[in-house]
Amino acid sequence: MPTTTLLQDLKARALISQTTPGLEEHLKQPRTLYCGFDPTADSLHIGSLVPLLVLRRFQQAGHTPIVLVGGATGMIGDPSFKAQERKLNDESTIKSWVEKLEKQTAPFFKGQTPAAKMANNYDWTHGVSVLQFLREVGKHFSVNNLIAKEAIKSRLEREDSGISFTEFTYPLLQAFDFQQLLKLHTCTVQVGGSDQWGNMTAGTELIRKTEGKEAHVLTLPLVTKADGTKFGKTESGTIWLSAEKTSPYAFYQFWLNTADADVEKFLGYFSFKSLDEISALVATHKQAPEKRAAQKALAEEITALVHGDKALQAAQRISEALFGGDLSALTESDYAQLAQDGLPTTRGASHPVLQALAECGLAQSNREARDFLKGNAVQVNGEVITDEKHELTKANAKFGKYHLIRRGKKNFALLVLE
RNA sequence: GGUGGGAUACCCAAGUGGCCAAAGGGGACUGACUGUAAAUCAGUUGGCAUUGCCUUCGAAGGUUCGAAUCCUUCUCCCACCA
Repeated sequence: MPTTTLLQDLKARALISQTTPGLEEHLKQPRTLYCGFDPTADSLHIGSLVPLLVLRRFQQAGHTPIVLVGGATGMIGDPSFKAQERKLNDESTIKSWVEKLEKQTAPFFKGQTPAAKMANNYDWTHGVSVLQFLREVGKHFSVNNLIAKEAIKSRLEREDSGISFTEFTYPLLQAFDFQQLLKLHTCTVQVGGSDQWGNMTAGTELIRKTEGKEAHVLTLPLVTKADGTKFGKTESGTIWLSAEKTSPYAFYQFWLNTADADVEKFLGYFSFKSLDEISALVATHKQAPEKRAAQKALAEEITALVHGDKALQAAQRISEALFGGDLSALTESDYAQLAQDGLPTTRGASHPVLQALAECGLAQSNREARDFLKGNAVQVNGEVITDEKHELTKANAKFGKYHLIRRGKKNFALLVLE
């Protein structure tokens, strides 16, 4: 780090929500830090990208990151700011999710120094007996204190829900993790979302009481959008990091569609470009917002980071073809490439549009397909189609086999006739 | 274990015998306008079929010409008491 410190940089990127006092001083030496990710699905989504990238920023600044996967905490469920108690997932499911998350997070830190470590809190919790846990960990927590925590307050005050003892225990488990990581890896810093503050400081307190050592936490802001809608969701659902769940093309499109009002903030959060580069980019963008230079740069960098250069190029090729202008300019090999690049593709026989829409997943039912047709929402190979009986045949296909179907402004599917 | 409250479509929430495929709001989708924006306006939002039909109001039975609505049993959730 040249003139600015890591913390100053993070601050300028608005990546700091809260820290424990003295963190800056503490980070003058290389430290080990961790962030936990609970297996609540078979993939992380882009909400987890912020902490993941912050770990990497620390790594670049010479600190050692530990990626903790919550094989144990995932079995309990974090109650923090949740309106309702959650259903428990079964053990084998959680186990398989843990493995997937480990595989998914590893590449973010590969080939860099200092080398990152992986951990699973199941390793040090599954052998601990209840009695042992209650005596060694539980004893250090005051219930009076716990129920005062903001994160669980809502659950205690609500009329229509409560909180089980299981979830109530969650902060203790997370505190235990921090303490164990300190013992095992001399980990002294924890990073997490701002909703984790209570859980994280539970750890620093436990460490102070049991080890007599200093430990620090840093919380990151919740990613919000200017229009107030939830970050990370689109019409087609959550944006996942897994290419199987969200195609690189959809992923690229997600970032490309970032609102003007958000793009500067998101560049700060997600991009590894320097702050100077970012402000230059934003200046260019403001000159000609319709070109969306900032969104393009953001989409490009993040897609490459998560899915790799090849996937990025494929996503760009599709985007260029679909939104670049004249669809009729596409060559036969362009169509073949679209299918290969990951545009949702269906193979089948000739159909009337109505069925084709349903088959390609552009409509959920014939009923809906009919509505779309009636509303001028459907285009096939660039032509608006309103007749539900319109046949998609080899004769009217592009190059004898391709039908590019579009529903609404940006939903595309390719039908390949066989 | 006891007492009381609750379960309605994606979510919140009305409806307490027919006029209910089910109000209202949110969300979402589509169209117009645009920059693959934002804001705004309009429309759609159980399924199948060109009139009409079929399945849905936690589950299963029952009463009735007719039930989301009444009865019985069951499941789950919540609060309070023990």
